Amino acid sequence: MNAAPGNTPRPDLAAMVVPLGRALMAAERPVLDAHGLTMWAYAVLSHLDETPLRTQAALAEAIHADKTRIIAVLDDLESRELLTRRPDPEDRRVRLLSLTPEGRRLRDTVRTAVREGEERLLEQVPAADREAFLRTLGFLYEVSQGHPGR
Amino acid sequence: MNAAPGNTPRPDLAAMVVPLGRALMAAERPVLDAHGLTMWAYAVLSHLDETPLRTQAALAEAIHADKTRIIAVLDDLESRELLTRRPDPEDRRVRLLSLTPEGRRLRDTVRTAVREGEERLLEQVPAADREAFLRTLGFLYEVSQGHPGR
DNA sequence: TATTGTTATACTCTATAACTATA
DNA sequence: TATAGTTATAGAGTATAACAATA
Repeated sequence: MNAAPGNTPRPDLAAMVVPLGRALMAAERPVLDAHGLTMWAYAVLSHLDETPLRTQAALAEAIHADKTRIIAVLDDLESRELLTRRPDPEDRRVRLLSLTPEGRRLRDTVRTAVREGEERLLEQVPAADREAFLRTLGFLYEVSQGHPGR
Repeated sequence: MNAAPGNTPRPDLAAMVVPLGRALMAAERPVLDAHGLTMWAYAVLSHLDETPLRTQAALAEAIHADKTRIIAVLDDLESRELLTRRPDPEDRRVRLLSLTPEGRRLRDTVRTAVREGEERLLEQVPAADREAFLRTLGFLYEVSQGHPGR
């Protein structure tokens, strides 16, 4: 149970991170379901608000999804008037995406609820550890996704 | 970028943890492939070594898998003589599982390689943060899996 | 010819239900 | 009848390839 290299001081990283991720997603699900959103729909709403994107492919890449996979998501969100999708006049192959006011409102509602659940979990962690954890998690996330801010 | 509640101090936890988990699994894959192991096969080898289990159902639960899903895995590992699976004489419905010496050896080899990869990643994190991160990750993992040691 | 968005298809992973053999 | 293990089936999620529109 020590930290000597080559020993067994802990379960494999992936063996903890992957199940934790599954559990976090499962905890979010009721919130998302209550608003008729899939995880990917929520990811789209979240990301669109922060960084307006010009193409669907860029959006897909930003949320680490396949470009073919978000199409049904966009269809749904558009039909519910949570976002608009119009051809770019300057290049009519491109679809300009933007959140509607209702889309932004929904996003805020859901995000707040999601964050509340996460805070309840993190509350159980000592404050000092919490900060280091979030900082390191953010760092490892960036590095693992191709460290854009290397 | 502060910690005021309700603000946007960070991406959602799940939005970082899930992709990080995917990346960690992807990083492990070459190691596992090199030894002809799936992720579940590795999980089985890892867990069997630590805690000898009397039933397949208990093993499945321990690694958070479906009991029907590990059967093909056990078939494969047994045919490769990495583990043995014999009926319990006292209750012939039950299969007693145990790692063979080769199974244990393979598990050690793979685990060492996996850990090396993880260490290379963790090396980039300041030592103080690293410890807090691993401690907190372990804690959150336990809690999220039904906090057996609550 | 190359690119954006779209559709269709196939493949993997996972969950559910039905079956057998023991008890 | 209940339980351990097994098999078969169906469903969700994902990736690949082919297609239409525009450049």
